[in-house]
Amino acid sequence: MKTKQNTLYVGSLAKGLRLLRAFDESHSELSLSDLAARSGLDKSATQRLANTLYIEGMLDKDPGTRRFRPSHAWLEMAYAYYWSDPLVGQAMPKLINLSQELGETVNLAELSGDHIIYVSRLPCKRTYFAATVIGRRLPALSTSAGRAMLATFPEDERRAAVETWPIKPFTPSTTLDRDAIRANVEAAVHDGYAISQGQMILNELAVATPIIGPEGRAFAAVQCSVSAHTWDRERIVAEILPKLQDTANAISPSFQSQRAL
Amino acid sequence: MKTKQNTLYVGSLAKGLRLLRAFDESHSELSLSDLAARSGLDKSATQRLANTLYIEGMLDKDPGTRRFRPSHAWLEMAYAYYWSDPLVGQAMPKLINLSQELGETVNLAELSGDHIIYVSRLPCKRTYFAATVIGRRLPALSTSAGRAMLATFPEDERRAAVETWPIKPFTPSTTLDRDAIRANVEAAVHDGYAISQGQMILNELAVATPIIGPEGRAFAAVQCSVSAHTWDRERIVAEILPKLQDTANAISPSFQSQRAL
DNA sequence: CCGTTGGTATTACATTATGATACCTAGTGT
DNA sequence: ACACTAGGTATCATAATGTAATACCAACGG
Repeated sequence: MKTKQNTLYVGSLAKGLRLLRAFDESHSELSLSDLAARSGLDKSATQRLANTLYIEGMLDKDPGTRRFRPSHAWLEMAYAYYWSDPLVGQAMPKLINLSQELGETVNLAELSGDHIIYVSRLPCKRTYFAATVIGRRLPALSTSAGRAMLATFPEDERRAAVETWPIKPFTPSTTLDRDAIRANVEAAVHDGYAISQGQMILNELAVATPIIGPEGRAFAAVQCSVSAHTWDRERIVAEILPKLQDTANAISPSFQSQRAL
Repeated sequence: MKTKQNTLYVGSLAKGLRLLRAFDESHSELSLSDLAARSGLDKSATQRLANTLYIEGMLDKDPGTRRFRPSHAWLEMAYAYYWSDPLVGQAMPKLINLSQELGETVNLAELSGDHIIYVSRLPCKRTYFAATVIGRRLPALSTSAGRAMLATFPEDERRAAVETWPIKPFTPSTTLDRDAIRANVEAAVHDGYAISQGQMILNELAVATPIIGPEGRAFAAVQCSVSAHTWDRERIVAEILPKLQDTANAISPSFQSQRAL
């Protein structure tokens, strides 16, 4: 198998990464054969590579079950990431303030291709686990944060994105109709913020305001999610939105005249 | 160079990991030559491996400066890690409650060899950046969390650890005297919690209570850090400690009769 | 007890990674 | 403008390295 006929491409390394990527939210503990199956590598290769990752401390191995698991090194990588991302350092103190003022869950999301990724999360209320954990990647079109960002793009790009970016149903009420998404995005163009409902989980309301980077394009967003049982759109706009916008606006200036991420 | 004369060890993969590890809090953006220097690999190897990591999306490359940076994939790895760690899922909702009740920063730390690593952080007050970011690894002896955990170990292990585990000065007031550390640990044995002051940053007070695993050994701790300007030990014990202990005790049961991490 | 499944170890082979070298581009100082 | 340097990119002959087949071993289940 040749992923690339390129002398600047080290296949063994790439294969090792395949193994790392075999772990996800529904595959958190894998045996050697699981790894082989999920990575598409043969038994021998899997054995050698997994063993290497183990020796190097990238995988933990349960001595009883002999199954592999992500090691603490995976968290250290997140730590290193944070220092390299100029946004987080700027934003963190302001996000903390915001979450304390609102008493509701506040998130920081970045655009990552046609997805968003949660970079920082400050949960205030009990929610489902996935909503409390950083690093979650979601289709941009299905999130208020993604739509708020998209709304800062020129019209043709917006159109193209709404047509082509991926969507995936998470709840029965996830919007799969691209026209509806377009409407939501265009509303965000007008309003400067996006609200979405029940996209990732039922009875969840989310508001997001964009963080504007160079050339007026958003590359991140501040987002707040609340329960639809205790909140409605009107109250969100009245009580949450102003502070959310202040926060996003306070973060943006540092990135106005800087190079893209 | 042979790191191991072992056919189950894939050198190229290990070298690739060296490159990843070249990034840390003070080296967040590295050029090709930086990478070569920090990883100890020659120019060619660095070139090939870095290029592979770039193609595979593990590194971002600034088109202007040609410097490499950790990509969003590093955060996704943290996400995968979280699903594999049985502790976090159990603890998260309880930690959120705790942080809301206290209105102060709450952390969850795990033991990682002779260090602790922050697995979850819920900042409530403005602090320095490093205190808000998960994945930070610190010498166990220099943290209240580490000492609280150590205090659950049998006496001979405690002694050995206090003698041999690494210490490093972070502030002028970081305790470097192992006798003083032993005293603190032994106090924690008696009290069931540990308090430390100014270890990582000046004017910081930290309390920690252990999360007990199988065989009565702690493998994690709940920790709370507050400013010494507004708090003293007495008030901490009176107002913070009870709730902290409740939280740790509420988390522990699920791990009493389970295999070690 | 035997068959199956999954993990571990060994080996002969050639594919693959290697590292020296040469090339190219951008920045610096005179 | 020039030469000079530093840093990034590309090429290639060589053998070292990773490969995949196979055999071995332990645990589990009927």
